[in-house]
Amino acid sequence: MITNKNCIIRLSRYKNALYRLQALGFVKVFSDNLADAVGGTASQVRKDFSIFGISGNKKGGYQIDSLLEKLNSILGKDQLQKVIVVGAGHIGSALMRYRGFEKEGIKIVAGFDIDPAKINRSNPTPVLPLEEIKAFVKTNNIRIAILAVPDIAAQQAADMICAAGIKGILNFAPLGLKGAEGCIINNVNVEIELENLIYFVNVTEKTKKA
Amino acid sequence: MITNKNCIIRLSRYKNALYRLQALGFVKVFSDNLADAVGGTASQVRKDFSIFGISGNKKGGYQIDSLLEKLNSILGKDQLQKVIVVGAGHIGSALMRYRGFEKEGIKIVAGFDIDPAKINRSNPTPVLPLEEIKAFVKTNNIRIAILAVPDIAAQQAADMICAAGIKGILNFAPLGLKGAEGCIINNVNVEIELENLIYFVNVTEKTKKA
DNA sequence: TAGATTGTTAATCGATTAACAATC
DNA sequence: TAGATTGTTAATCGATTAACAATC
Repeated sequence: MITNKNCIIRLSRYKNALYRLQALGFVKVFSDNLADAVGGTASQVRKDFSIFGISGNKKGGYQIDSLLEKLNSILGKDQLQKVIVVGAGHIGSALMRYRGFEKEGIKIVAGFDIDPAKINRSNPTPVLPLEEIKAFVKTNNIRIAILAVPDIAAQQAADMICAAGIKGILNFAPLGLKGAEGCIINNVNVEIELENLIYFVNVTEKTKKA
Repeated sequence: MITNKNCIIRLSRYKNALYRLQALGFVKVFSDNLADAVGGTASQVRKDFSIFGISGNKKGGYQIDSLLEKLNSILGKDQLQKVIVVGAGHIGSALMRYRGFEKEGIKIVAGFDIDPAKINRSNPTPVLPLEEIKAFVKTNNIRIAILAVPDIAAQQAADMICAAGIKGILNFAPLGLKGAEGCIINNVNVEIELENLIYFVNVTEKTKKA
């Protein structure tokens, strides 16, 4: 199935919006409700659903609970996702301590660092030496890693992670990484996002003055 | 000028790649060098440049230093960008302690929190009470804020930040925020990025089996 | 039934890529 | 000069939006 990244991101947003609607007591939604909730169009909501064979009821909209089941299944949220963090610096530690992932079925099971001072096996989320990563990934069947090391170490760390058998990396280091064969890399670049925001703020100010 | 977000993100990547090339001793680049460095096409590099009136030398490529000057000017990097962080929890604190922004001309000048226990005026980056934000933004002429508060508080905090005169918000809270008039919001949603990665890893595994 | 909403097809829109004349 | 590279236009590609028949 050919799907683009934006489409899958919209599915995540639909899911999150549906949980909020459900919490408010709603049982069904129409495509235009959902479009409003995520800032899209009704056409696009129905189109996205039709790509994945999700159907509602003509005139009746969509049942929220069954819709959530289908979205969760598509997004792989019907099973707990175990994730490791590589790099136990400020960002890595913050992610390990962040409790919000658990309600999303994502559990950070361990951190890894090259610095012996950062190792801590008795933490709620243990921090282990980098050289144990391959064994850990294998025995615990981990597929996803979050990479949060300094930029200078990022490509090397990524190579090591790929070699350890990880299938997907969420990269926080501020440079685009090349993924090894069979490993997908998703770059989250805070500096570039900030630059982007600054650019559009500047443009808006300039056009306002003009 | 009509520009899309991806195009501006590419400009940031070109800039970063050019610094790396410069550090390696290069003085000029061709469009296909730069394309390789960022994982794009030579056509797109030249197209992006032509949108902003950046021209090189037929047969001679582009001078790296003058190219960097132009890109930096477009991206607003010819002046220091002062940024505040709202929410001094794990993520907010990690961002305040992160030193990588400075070499990019981005300086986090203060944090703000509603929790009195988090206040610390003598920090290298002081953490101030939320109620001081409006005065601080005004006297220091701040335009950009990073929002790193729990989801439940995010929309309210965003409204307050907008009211304080901030023009752009980089939002780390895991839900899409509605920006007030005259305030741009750029959402960075780590959970959704993780979900996205998981989806594509799953799809790849399934198609490999099939 | 009349009105409203889905599901899908066709039209539109915009971004990326290819092609190539200009030219160094 | 011959070869290589830019700058820009045209072609392609893909995603979004609009339209509307089906139907509850």
